[in-house]
Formats: sequence, C-alpha cells, structure tokens
Amino acid sequence: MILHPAEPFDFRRTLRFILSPPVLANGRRFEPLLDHFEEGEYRRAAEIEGKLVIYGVSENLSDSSPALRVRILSDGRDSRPLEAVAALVRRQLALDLDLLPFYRLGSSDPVLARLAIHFRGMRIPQVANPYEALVSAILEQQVNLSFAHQAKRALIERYGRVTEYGGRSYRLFPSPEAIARATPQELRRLQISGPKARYIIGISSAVTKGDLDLESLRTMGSAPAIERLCALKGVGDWTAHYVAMRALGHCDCLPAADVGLQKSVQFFYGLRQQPPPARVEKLARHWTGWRSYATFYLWLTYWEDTSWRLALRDEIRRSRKAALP
DNA sequence: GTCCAGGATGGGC
DNA sequence: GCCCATCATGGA
Repeated sequence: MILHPAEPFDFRRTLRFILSPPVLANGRRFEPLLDHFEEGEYRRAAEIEGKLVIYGVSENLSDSSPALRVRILSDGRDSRPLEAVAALVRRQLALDLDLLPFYRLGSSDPVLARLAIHFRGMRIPQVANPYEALVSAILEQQVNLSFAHQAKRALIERYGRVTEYGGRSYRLFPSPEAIARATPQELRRLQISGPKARYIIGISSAVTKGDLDLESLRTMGSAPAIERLCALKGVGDWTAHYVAMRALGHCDCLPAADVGLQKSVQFFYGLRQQPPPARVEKLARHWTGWRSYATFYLWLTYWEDTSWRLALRDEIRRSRKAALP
C-alpha cells in the first residue's frame, strides 16, 4: 500500500530519532529496542486485532512526490491488518500534518527560522501507543538516559511478547495486563526503583480495569489531556507534556521545566543562565500552536556535533545583528 | 567523594 | 503555598 505524506516530509530524518539515538558520553549508542531498519526498510512488530504482525515502511523512490510503501512481512494473506497498519504508520510518522505553518513562525523568531531549515520535513515520531510512552517516560524521570534505557530493555525482555522474522527478534512493548500482574519486588529486580515500580503497576492496572483510557486522550484538547495524566500517581508536569507530544499527537505542548529544553534555549537565545520555566514560557510565545515542535527541534540540536551547534549559534547571532536598525 | 541526570511524591513548616 | 529528603544508578 502506498501512502502520501503531506509535504515537506523527510523520511530519513524522521526515522533518525527512532533508529539512531544519540551517542552516549561513554561512546556507546542506545540500540533501538523495538524498531529495526533492514534492507532500506523500517520494520517493527505490532499487535493488530489480536494478531502479532511485522510491518515494513520504505520510501517509494519511483514516485516523484514523497511516497511511502507499507507492507506486512509476516502473515500477509489477510488484507484487513494492512489497513490497520497503514493507519498506525500514518499516525506514527504524522503523515497528515502540514508543517508549513510551523515553519512560517520563523519569520518572528530567528532561532526557529534556522531550525526549520535544518530539520525541514522532520516530524515528531509518535510512540506507537500512549501506554508505552507513559511507562517509558516514568522510567526516564530523573535518572540518566543510559540507565533508563537499560531498565526499559529489561522490562521489555521480561514482560513483552517476541516473534522471529528473518533470523531477527521483534518484540512488542509489554501489555498493561502483563505489567499489572507483576509485583513491585519483581520490577525492583530490573533496577526500577520502588516508587516507580508502584506507579507503573498502578497505571497498568488502571488501564486493564478500564479506569484509564489513554487512547481517548488523543482526541481531547491538550490541556485536559495533560490534566488527566497529571492526576495519575507518578505523573507530573514533565511526564504529561512528554506523553502528549510524543504519543498523543498534540503539537502545542511546552515542557517548560525540561532541563534539555532549558539548556538549548539558553544556548541559542544567548542567555547568561539557564532559564526558569516562566522565562521559557515567555520566550515560547512566538511558538504558539507549535510549541511541541519547537521543543523537539531544540532537543535534537544536541544530537548534532558540538561544532555544528556553535556554528548555528553564530549564524543566529549574525542574523540578529543584521536585523537591528 | 560529590554532583547531576529529560522528576515526582509526601512530609514538615 | 514553599523547601527538603527520598528514590536508584552511572558517569563526569
């Protein structure tokens, strides 16, 4: 099946966030846990209508406008799953989103203007399901990302389903049911802290019992969705904003208390010290409607090498000076 | 050894 | 309301 993304769309750049996460300080890389790239094709397992399928997404280069080919690599005789997979891919890669209004904000903000050029066509890749995003975000609270990644991998390997394709293992993120059955002691063995273990199990059982419908948060406005998330034990402002922008498709969320965002804002806007949340919110007034995207692009500048960041900052400074009367 | 990581909670005041 | 200890581990 062929899908046509809204232009501009950059497949490689959008996948880059999923497939080649940053080099850690110790020189290692996170290896992706659930996502794969083989033979020019992005591949991942998903549970569709109770069946575990592996799907693949690749660029259809024969087409003149950007086009993606979506197919099912396993269990492909039934056509119904393909429709569901296509819907998943549309959401995962935000194919229907028109980024041009975001890029036009660059006219009132020189930082955004440069980022829009560099990251043109890149979407915020959406985590396949909000539950996965929420649990991952809790694991990532406070601790360094390398440690969080380790805990997440242990959780997936212990509680997630797995299937084989082409000699490679494809895993699913654990279901809420599987985690709801676990005890805090079991999660402690995976180096997850006691409080975090209780939060994750609590959320999982709320989902299992039907008390918490994370999918419904997608169609809600972002403010009520964030409020609903913050009502959960273990979920604060940062986690709620993160889930909203990474999994619920909300484009105007600003995690103003995020350390990475604050550092990036300090660097590119030339502030003497790291800005407190109120200062970030004030600066972000130019980003209205697209604050998730501005945040995401600012985060990603850390993935480029330091000399690139310095060069970009100088360029922004020069453009500011040139704009002075 | 100390401090900080893509935080959140519950206690004391 | 604000301030603080606590949680877990690893890297600088």
